[in-house]
Amino acid sequence: MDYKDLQVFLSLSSQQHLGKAGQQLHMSASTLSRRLARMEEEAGAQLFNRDTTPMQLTPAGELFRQHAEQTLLSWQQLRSSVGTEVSDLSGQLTLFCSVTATYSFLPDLLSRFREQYPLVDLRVHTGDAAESIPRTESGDADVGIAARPEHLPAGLTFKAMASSPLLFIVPRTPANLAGMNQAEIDWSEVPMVLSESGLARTRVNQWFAERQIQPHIYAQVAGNEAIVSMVALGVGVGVVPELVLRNSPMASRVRVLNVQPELEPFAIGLCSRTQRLEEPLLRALWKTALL
Amino acid sequence: MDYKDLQVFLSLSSQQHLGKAGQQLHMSASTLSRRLARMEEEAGAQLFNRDTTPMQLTPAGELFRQHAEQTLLSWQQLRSSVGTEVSDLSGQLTLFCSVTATYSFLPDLLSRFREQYPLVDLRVHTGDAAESIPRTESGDADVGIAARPEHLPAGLTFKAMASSPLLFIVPRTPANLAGMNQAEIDWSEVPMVLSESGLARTRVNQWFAERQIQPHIYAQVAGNEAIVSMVALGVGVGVVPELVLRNSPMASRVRVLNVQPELEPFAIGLCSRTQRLEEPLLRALWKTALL
DNA sequence: TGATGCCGTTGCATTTTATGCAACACAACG
DNA sequence: CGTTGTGTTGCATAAAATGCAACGGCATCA
Repeated sequence: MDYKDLQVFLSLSSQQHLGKAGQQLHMSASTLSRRLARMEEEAGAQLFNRDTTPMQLTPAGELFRQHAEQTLLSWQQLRSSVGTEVSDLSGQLTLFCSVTATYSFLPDLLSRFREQYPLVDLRVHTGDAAESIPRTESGDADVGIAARPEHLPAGLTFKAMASSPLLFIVPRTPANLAGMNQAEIDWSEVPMVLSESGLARTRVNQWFAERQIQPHIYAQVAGNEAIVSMVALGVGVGVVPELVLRNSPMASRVRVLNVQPELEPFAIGLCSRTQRLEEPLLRALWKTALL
Repeated sequence: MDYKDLQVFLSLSSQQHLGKAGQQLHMSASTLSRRLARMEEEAGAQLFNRDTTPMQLTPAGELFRQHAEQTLLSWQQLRSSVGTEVSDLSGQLTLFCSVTATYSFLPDLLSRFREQYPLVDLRVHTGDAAESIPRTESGDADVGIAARPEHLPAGLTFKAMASSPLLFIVPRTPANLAGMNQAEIDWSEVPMVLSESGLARTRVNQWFAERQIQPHIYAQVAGNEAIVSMVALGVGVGVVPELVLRNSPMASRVRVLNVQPELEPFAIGLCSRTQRLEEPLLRALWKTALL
C-alpha cells in the first residue's frame, strides 16, 4: 500500500468509474483495476462492489476512504511543516504550456509546488502547445509542457507524463459534414482546420503525404483549443489531441472520426534545457511534477 | 511512500543502525540506505543525521516517526475491523520450523496471522530445521519453514523469505582450537560437530569431498542450535547458518572462521505441498507470510 | 601517523514489479 | 439479438527495487 494508491482510491471513490478516474490520474483502466484489486487484497476486504453501475463503495470501502483521507492529510501536513529544507528557495520560474495543459496538469502540479516552495514566483504563460519547445529552447520559458517532437532539439530534456491520441473531428452539424465516414471522404475537397505548426501539424502532413493526398486547408490556427471551436461551428474537419477535446466545452458539438490508420499518439510531458536541470529551482519543479 | 517504508523507518528509528535494522527486516544495508534516502526525498527533509554514530533522528525525523506510527496503527485497526471477509475462516494448521525460525520469523508472521484469522488453531512444532522438508512432504506439517534443498522434492512449493550464509565456527576457548586459521587446520584431525542430516550436512559433505578430505566427525547433532552450544563448550568446529548463530545466546563464546571458498548460503523460506496451496487456510498463511 | 575496522553510500547486473494494450466476459439497453 | 459500456486478464515491455562489491569518510589504536 503506498500513498499513490490512496490517491487512486480517493479518485475512484468520487468517480465510481475506472475509466474516468484513469483520465483524471492519467492512467489506464486496467492499471486501476489491478491496483484496486491489490488494495483489497492487502486490506483483506472488498472495497467496491463492481456489480452495480456505477460501482459503489462497500462499508469496508467507506472505512478505507476515511483512512486514506486522514493519512494523506497527515502526510501533507507533515511535509509542509518539515519542508523547511527547501522553502527558503526563492526566485522566478517561467512555465509555458497550452490552455489544455492548464486544465489537466497544472492544478495538481501548481498546488503541490506552491505548498512546498511558497517563495518561488512561478509565472505561467499559455499559448499554442506548438510553441512550448521553441520557447523553452530559446530560454523564453524555463520549463514547457509539450508534446515530444519527432526529433528533440539537442540540449533539451523531455520526460513524458501522459500520452494522448491524435483525433480527426467533425462537426455534428451541418449534416453534410456530420454524416461523413472515412471511406466517403474526398480529402482534397473537405475543408480542414489544422494547427499552424507543431507536432500535430507535422503528423497530419505526414499522414496526407503517405497517402499522396493534397488536403484542402481551410484554416490554420495557433492553438488546438481553437480548432475544436471552429470545427464545432461547422467550418470543417480538424485534428486535435484527445486531451484537448476532452477538456473543451465544445466537445459535445463535435464527433470523432474513425480514421485508419490512426495518427500516432502524442507523448505529453515536461521539457527543459538539459544544462539548466542542475539549477535548484528547476530540479525542484521537475521533482514535484514527476513525484 | 508505502507502508513497508514506514515499518522500515520505525526499525531504523529504534536501531539507529542500517545493518542491524537490515537484519531485523531481512534486508541489506544498501537497500535501507536507499529507501531512507527516498523517504527523505519525498518528505522534503533530512530525517536522520548520518554524521553521528549512532545515526540520530532529526527533528523532522521525529515528526515523521509519529506520522508513521499513527498511520500504521490506523491501518492495523482498519484491517482488523474490516477483515470480516476471512475472519470466519477456521480450522487447524500445523507449522514446523526450527527454534531459530521461531525467533526470527515467527513473531512477525504469527502476530499478523492471528490478528487476521483469529479462529484458526495454529500449532507450531519446533525441531531440527532439516526435518521441515520431510515433515511437510509427509503431511505431518501443513507448512514448514525450511532451507531450500538442492533438489526440491516433487509436489512441494518453496518461496524464499531470506538467505543466510553457512559459517564455520570455532570456540573462543580452549586456545588450541580458538587460535586456528584455515591454513593451519588439519581437517582430518580437528573434531567436527555437524548436523545429523539436512542441507547443512549435505553442503559440508560436499565441501569436504571436493577437497578429498575425510573429516573427523566428533558429534552429529539434530538441530543447529545445539551445534553452537557444543562448539561454545570447546568440543570442536561446527557449521551453522549465520541466522542461527546470530540468535544464539552462545554467539559471543564462538568465533567465525574465515574459510575459502565459502559454503553456499541458505535460502530460507516457506514450504508446502503444491497441491494443498489451494486450500483457504494455506492460502491465508502464505499470503500473510509474503506480504 | 599510518593501519585497521566500522558504517553509510553508490555503480552495476539482476530480479521483481508495474504498466498499457488488446482480447475477453458480462450486463444493460435498444 | 446485436450493441454499447464496463471491469478483468494474458502477455510483452518498461520501470523500479534489490544485493553485491567497491568506495570514501571517520574514529580508534598501535
